[in-house]
Amino acid sequence: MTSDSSSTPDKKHGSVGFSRHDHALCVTQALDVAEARCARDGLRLTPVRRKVLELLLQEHRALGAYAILDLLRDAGFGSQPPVAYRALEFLTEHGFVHKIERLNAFVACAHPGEIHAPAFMICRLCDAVAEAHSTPAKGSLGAVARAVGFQIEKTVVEAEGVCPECADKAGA
Amino acid sequence: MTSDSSSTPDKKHGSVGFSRHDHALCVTQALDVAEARCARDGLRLTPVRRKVLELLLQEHRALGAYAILDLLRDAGFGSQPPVAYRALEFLTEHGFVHKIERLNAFVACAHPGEIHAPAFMICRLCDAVAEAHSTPAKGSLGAVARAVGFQIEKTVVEAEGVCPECADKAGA
DNA sequence: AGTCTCCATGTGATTTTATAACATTTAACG
DNA sequence: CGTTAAATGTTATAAAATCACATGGAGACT
Repeated sequence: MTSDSSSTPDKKHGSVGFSRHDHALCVTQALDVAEARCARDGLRLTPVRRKVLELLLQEHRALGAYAILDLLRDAGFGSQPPVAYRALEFLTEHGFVHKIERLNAFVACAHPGEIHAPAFMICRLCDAVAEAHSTPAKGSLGAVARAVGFQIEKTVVEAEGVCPECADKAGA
Repeated sequence: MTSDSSSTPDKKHGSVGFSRHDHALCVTQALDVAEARCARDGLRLTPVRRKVLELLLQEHRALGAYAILDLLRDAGFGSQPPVAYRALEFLTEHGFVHKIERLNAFVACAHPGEIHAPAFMICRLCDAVAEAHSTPAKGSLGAVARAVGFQIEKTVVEAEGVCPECADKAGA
């Protein structure tokens, strides 16, 4: 009973990374990768943590901490904010989930296991979020940082705009 | 009495954009630019708005809305959140101020008048913020966006790390 | 002048997001 | 087992942001 279908009745997730794919498989695989990585690195993918990751993978869009908390409650877990925030802290700390600062929300990582500086495209119409790789140190920012002696440790790169699907709908 | 020195007793702002300069002049000039631009474009740089911009220019670091609100109250303005948020909305909307999403805070724009996609370097030790130009559409993100048909309207680029001054202090 | 309208501000209350503090349980390790 | 560390549950509170509505002030028009 790890998969609570009540939260995703029969809603189509047409745009996932702005492209269609076998989502059930995608979720399963991502969870497997996470399990394997935790086993290897001695991390504990506890039920709450796993559930939060699963929820984010299923929705495949940015969810706020309180939205996640509601889903957790539906799934029988604790319903107080720290429950969600602690799971999210673990997941983000280890790269399974990213925080979208612009939205104060969270998405499952699209490239688990790979070391990467994520960049996001956020559709302001449907809130879909696609992850790409960024190369912050290579662009003009990296050049400026080196020039003034600023040591970059982490980058936030988020582009807001309109995804192809919404552009189609709006245009036609 | 537009300049309330009580909020900046005699604290040195050694790092401004991580480099020293004549700060009083810098503040005055930036305010002049803002005045001129508002006059030209029919915008109203009202007392609250001007004060908020002045405060951000003086501090020259990221201030949260409530920190600004405290300073506004000290200066005799209204002390309820909307007062600060509305002024900030005006200032950000017209490019005089930028929001640092990572910090839920605001900084005065370092390049007022120029059309630009800002990028920020945020020191996690002293909270100093330096603004640089980013070229989001030219890097790998821009390439991906074009490839999938995502229309970028606005970008958030924020690098977190250690500024040269703090690196010196920590190292030596 | 009057007064109409629009925009900005003042203010109180509320919503949303996030953390602090502490008790309790669970898992790991000797 | 017993000890310890980590994770969870729960209450409370802090921090960030918005809503709703009343008040005031500058221009435009007559």
